[in-house]
Amino acid sequence: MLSHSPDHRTRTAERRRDAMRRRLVESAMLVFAAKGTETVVIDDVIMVAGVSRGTFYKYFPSTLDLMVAISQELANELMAQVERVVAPIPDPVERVALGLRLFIETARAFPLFAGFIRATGVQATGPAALIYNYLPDHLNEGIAKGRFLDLPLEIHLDLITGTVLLCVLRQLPVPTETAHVRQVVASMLRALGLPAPEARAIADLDPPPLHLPEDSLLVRTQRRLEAGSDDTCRRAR
Amino acid sequence: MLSHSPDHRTRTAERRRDAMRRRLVESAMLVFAAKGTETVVIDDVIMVAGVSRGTFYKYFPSTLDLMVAISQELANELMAQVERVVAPIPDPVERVALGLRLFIETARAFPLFAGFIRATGVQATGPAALIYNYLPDHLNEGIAKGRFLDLPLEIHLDLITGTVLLCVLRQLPVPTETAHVRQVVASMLRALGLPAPEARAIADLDPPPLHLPEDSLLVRTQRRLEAGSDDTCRRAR
Amino acid sequence: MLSHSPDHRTRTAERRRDAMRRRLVESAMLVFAAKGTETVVIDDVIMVAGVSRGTFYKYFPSTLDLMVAISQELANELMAQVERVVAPIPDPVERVALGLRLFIETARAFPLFAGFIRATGVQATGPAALIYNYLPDHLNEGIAKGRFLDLPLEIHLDLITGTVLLCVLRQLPVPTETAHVRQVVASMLRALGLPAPEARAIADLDPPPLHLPEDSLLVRTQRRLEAGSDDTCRRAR
Amino acid sequence: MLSHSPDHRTRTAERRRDAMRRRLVESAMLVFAAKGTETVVIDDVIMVAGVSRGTFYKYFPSTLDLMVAISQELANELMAQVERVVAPIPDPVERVALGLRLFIETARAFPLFAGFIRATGVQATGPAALIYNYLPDHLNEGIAKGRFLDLPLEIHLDLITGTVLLCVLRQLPVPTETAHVRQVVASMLRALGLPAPEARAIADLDPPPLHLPEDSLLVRTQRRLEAGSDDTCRRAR
DNA sequence: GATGAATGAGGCTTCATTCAT
DNA sequence: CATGAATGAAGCCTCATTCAT
Repeated sequence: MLSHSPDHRTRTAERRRDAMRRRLVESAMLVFAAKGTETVVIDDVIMVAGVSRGTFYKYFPSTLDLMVAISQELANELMAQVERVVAPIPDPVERVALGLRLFIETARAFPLFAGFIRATGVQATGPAALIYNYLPDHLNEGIAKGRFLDLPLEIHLDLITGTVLLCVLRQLPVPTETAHVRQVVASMLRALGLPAPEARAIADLDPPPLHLPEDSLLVRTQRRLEAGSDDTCRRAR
Repeated sequence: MLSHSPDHRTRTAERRRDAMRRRLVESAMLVFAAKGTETVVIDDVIMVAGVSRGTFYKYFPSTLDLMVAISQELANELMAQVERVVAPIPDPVERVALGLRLFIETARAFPLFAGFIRATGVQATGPAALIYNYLPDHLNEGIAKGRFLDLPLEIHLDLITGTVLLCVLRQLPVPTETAHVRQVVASMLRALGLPAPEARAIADLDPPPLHLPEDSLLVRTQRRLEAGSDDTCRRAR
Repeated sequence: MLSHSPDHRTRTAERRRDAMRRRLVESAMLVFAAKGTETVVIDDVIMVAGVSRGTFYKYFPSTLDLMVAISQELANELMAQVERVVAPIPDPVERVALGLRLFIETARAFPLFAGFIRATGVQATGPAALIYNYLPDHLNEGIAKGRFLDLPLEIHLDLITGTVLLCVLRQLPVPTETAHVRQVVASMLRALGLPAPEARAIADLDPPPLHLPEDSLLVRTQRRLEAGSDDTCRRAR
Repeated sequence: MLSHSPDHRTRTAERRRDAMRRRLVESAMLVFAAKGTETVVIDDVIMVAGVSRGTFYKYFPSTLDLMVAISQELANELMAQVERVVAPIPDPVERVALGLRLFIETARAFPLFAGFIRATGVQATGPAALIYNYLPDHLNEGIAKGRFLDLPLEIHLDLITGTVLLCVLRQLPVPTETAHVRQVVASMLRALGLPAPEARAIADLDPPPLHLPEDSLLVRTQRRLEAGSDDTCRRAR
């Protein structure tokens, strides 16, 4: 039997497509880390990825699509992470607090992530939008249980989003202390309506250590960043 | 006496220079508000201002410089406004609350301002930086008097800056209700450590109506915006 | 075998790159000859070459680099030509005389060459510099054999370079008679120290006819000049 | 009698016009000296001259006219100088030799002059053209008297012009020895047909020291150059 | 008459995207 | 299929010249 089954062929091709897609997304992250969002993009990305221009366009119709792809990938990884931790927790307040902690912890552990947030800002497409998708249910539950003040959700959401954003930016160029993060989260909980002592107590509950899968975008990219910072930065200005 | 005194000539020339400078700043403001800071291009500004390329460079080396000029002008106008109102108030908490209200009210009354903030983001050069300059004294006084929680200032500042930022963005494309602003301010006061009822009461104190001088950048520009929105937006993407 | 070998592909690509490079060099030559070096502008070159702005920058960072490329190419062609003729000649005086004759003859036969020299002037990068590279050995030998006056080389070189330069300019807009060239060369030989009759005799030795290869820059460009002088000169001032 | 006579008024005005014209021409020379011909012109000239743009255009319709004005002024000064020296000399050969010596000596004494020649090249408008105007009569006389070879004048002229040009360029950035100049002139005389010993003897005749009037362009400019090289070069690049 | 602000054509350079090989 | 040469629109900046005051 000389030829593989068409099915197998298809599957192989698909796997290769995925690998290349990842490679491009990673490379874009690396470029982001090396330079500000402004300045060159495509040239750097394909150079870091080691592929041709044509190949790039095979995978992404435009640079914007690449940005979107990164955002989604990051959002997915983060959601998985957060859900894993908070799902079993009965108290909606703790769920909110731990979710925010995890978001900020990710930015602390992965400057790459913080940099991307900074570059993206508060866009509907960026990972910051995650907050608007993830929190409402928990907030509503907290409100229903009388733990949070019964205000329009957007009040709570804007405060949280804005605060988290600033807190993430604070992680650059060097991360803050854990104490700082706890205090910020406590502040948000007070804003949501919790009494100061309770806010403090819950904000001090540490989430389990981050555990992103080995093949997650952030982990892979961080690794490449540490490994060959030479190659990456060579052309990067 | 047939000829003008050199002094008079000089003064006339100076006045014209100033007029052109203002024209450019106004135009840039219009453009910045309509598009993102990053994407603004000299062509946009000179088209809106109706001047030549060369003229632009006589006054500003780059669009970035224009941006800085606008920021400073806006910051000055805003500070004058705020100081006028809060200076006589003895309670630091009220001073903080009213200051934030005025900031947000300005964004509500002048979509141009909100647009500019959106375009600028949380840059050290943008008017958002105002918060970092203006608040510390009042916050410290509030902390000293036991009204605010005694946390590192940056905790309070990040929360306020982030929240105000988001609240300003909410004013686009259409402003929110006053009630919304009051609630947001109340949330911030709670985060700062005030008990919910007090936070609410102080957040409900309305500031006197905005009163910007007729020749302020915001008033002039808003007027131009209403007048010839055609010209302005033609090229603006 | 359906697909070309990568080797073949590579070679094809390389050949195309070379072709484009040549096209640009030729076009620049046409433009340089038509206008002054100083005034040539990328637009002229790409218009004559019929390529895009971007393409130009792929190959040369500036028009100056093109100029250098042309100079080197011309210098190479000329050297090959001259060496072929003078190498077997035992008498250094004859070698000098014939070399100069060939240089000038080239300018006579190729107005393009004369134009380029005019445009270049006496730059270290221009083909006129050839004289400073090529002559010293022969002059020294002539001096050693007592045929030329024993003066500092630069005296001889400046005189020859200046004179040849002017003589080349004389070839524009229409070439001079051969007799003129012979007389100029004789003058130079007298300046070098030869007695008038001997100078005359040696200056009258005709070099063999020019023979540049078909694919030399001068031949190719001259051909293009004759073919489409319309296109070339359209924008040229 | 309150008003001056119209005649006096006119004369005063004329004198002022002349003064300004000179000021501009000097300034242009200074700028030439400070930078290469390329790069800015008008801005530098008016800055060095301390006048306004408008004033400049009152005096010279374009920059080209300024160049021409400088050339003519220099040519006039040089001619006056040379004529003063050679007029009384009976021997045409000596007249030629001394004239060339004076030309070159001027370039040695005034780097400004050499720089201008370099910038101008062999243009019909430049001072190098002087050679073509001044020499023919003397050469013809020399030929008639059997001192120079009876060749077409252009042969002699091209050789001399080219050689002098190169010799002038040699004076930059630092002047050569007098001996060098003598040898070059001797070479030219040999080329013209003089026997080597006689060429040498005549080339060694030193001209009287240069004596340009105090108010000549070169003297004034050189003085200003030495005086305030700071002001001149401040903006120069 | 002098001034210098305004002009705008003319050059330069970059980079996302296309497409023949 | 992958490639990378070619494209050209979109920015940027300069500077000779004009002209209202």
